[in-house]
Amino acid sequence: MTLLHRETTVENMSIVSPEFEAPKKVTIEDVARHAGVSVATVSKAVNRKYGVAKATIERVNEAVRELGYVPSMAASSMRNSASNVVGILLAGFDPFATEVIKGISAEAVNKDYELMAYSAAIADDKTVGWERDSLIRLGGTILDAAIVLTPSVALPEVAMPIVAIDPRMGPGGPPSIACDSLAGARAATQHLIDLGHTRIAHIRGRTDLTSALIREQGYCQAIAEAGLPYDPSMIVDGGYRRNWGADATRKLLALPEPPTAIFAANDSSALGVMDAAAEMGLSIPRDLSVVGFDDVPECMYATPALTTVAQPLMEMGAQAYRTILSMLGHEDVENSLKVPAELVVRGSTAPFVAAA
Amino acid sequence: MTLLHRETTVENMSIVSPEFEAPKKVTIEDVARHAGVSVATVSKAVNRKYGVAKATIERVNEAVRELGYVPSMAASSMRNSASNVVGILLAGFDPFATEVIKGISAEAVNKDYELMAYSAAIADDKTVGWERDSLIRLGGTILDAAIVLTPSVALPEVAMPIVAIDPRMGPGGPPSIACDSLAGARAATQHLIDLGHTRIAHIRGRTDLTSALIREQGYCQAIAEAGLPYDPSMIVDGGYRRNWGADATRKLLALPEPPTAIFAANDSSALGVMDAAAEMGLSIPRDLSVVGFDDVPECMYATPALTTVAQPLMEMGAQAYRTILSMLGHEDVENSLKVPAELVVRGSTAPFVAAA
DNA sequence: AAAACAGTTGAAAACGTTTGAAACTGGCGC
DNA sequence: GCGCCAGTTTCAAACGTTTTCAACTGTTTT
Repeated sequence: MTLLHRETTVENMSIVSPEFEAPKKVTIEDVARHAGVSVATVSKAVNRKYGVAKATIERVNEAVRELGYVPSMAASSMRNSASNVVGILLAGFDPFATEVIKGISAEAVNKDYELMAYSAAIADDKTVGWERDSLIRLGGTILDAAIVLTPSVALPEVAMPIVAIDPRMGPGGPPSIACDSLAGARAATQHLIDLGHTRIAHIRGRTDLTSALIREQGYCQAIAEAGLPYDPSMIVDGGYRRNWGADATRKLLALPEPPTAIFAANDSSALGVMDAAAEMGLSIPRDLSVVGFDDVPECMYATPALTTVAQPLMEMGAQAYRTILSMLGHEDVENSLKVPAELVVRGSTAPFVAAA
Repeated sequence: MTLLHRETTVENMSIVSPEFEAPKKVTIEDVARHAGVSVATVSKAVNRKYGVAKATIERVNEAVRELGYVPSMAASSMRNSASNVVGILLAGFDPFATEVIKGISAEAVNKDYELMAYSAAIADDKTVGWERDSLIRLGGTILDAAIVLTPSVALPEVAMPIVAIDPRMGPGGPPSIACDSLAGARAATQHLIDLGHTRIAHIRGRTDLTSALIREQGYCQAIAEAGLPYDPSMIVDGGYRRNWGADATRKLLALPEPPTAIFAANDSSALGVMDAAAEMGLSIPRDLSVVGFDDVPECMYATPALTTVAQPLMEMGAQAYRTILSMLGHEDVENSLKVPAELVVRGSTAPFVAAA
């Protein structure tokens, strides 16, 4: 069972392969000729339509197998103007997106539509509005519908159903799924207040997303209702990004009166807070309490585990898929669906103790 | 600047939207009619072909803008049997894939081909061979070429260029890019040996991937060459997955003579080792040294930072894209390209000290 | 004035598929 | 023999493009 004596090594793999030449593409016509029937019959046979004799189907299938025929998606989707593919558009492969996708996939199994995750594969940030371009380009041709994750721009009117998850605010726009960010943010802030903290900072999210604005709003409300003073220097940008969160933290902790607790608008930036704290020799939660938002799996792996506001990400994905299906079936759908958010207390928050 | 007095709340967004109805699709014919020219002229105008008068181009562009015309990808790619899209097929959105994609995107900017990342969006593991199905389905119709990440099955012969990153071993198959796993694994194991460890365990990777087998081979070689005894119980499966890695670790540490160092076949399972160690109250690297493989960004965020073997993931992605371009240009390409792997020593490894 | 020409434009074929309607089978009852 | 039927199969049109080639301009050359 051991590999100690394995003969094959990686060394002998470096051979130059001949120039690539495409195997000739086999069309429905080839199959028809090979099976001795018309193309129409082949089409009906492979699409399991009624009105084809058992024996014929058998013969066609054999020809298909023998020739390795695969229907051209382009051709068939052109003919029916339907591709039976639902696209998932995402900006990046972050944990948030991954969780949502898991939820969508779970819901989509055994349904009539194939699923495709699509990213413009943009490395840098200079290409804004790629969702709009992609949507237009793919819409109605290779996609029958799309679920867009955290779109940064107003989505265009396209000839297919669209659902947005955590969308940019604005009038009109597609149906959307979002969690109750206001209640969640208030609960997070209140949790820190209950622990006795009075200097509580907030690290903002992506300011182009409604969710981020609402979370900031929730933070402000909780602070105000507790009668704590409002201090603009306690609010800094974090862009939902880990390293931005770390930068923001360094700025906050350099203040003359640094905060003793931080509520970050999402988990990534909260993890950035922990990075920066570790780097500065601060212990969490002894020296600094941190709360995040989203509850991505990473929260559990952090040391200490991150207190956060849990969004039901998988459920949101599933809900988005159900909504898409309704729209494809020409049913009425909720314009905006809100799912609950729930505070999950873990190890990154502790009662305030007077500093050294 | 504060949001304290923001009027808009999330509450007023829940309205039922009317049943979805598709905006009529605008075709090239609509544009032609609107601009008072023929469809042929429109096509030439939008594709910036020679032989169209300046004024006509202007008129067509105006019509295009006015009507919001977008060429149907399906139709045009059917006509020229080329879509100018290179697909990236990946199993999941793990850090490994993300890094490689970054490399591909960086290389692909300003090239003639658009990039698309596809995942079958499968949540569970029961669907093996999805790469094969996707490849066949997409090949030659909406994809001109594909880069496949860690394919688990033999890739089919399809009518387009394919490059595999970290592929399954076997004769034939597409050109592939992989790092020198043998040297990397030997270096990792040797590092632990140099630190004085004698009971060194190995957590295997996905046994369907060549890379995992070669890393195991490298481990075995280093152990043998150091004259250390070969102990089968020191090799357990980890499947390249974090929680499997944790499970494997629990098993290893429950042995009568547990290892004092672990070389995991990739970073995810190495992080799993750290999870399990933390859970059992062991301190890394004092009680247990850990080495991973890949050098995904997470390594830096772990506490302590993970010692690992760095693969040039982005460079591998870039290389894959360059290879694809060569193949599309009908040039000869290397059948198998190997890039170097390099040990990066961080905080998760320390000299062996006799246990308590 | 005819011919050649460069610059534009348009008609039509082709890409591979699906589908509604038409045409072909025997078999049956009249 | 005729009409009718259900069960099959094929014809041909359509989907939205791109591209070849012919046709049409107006201008210049012979």
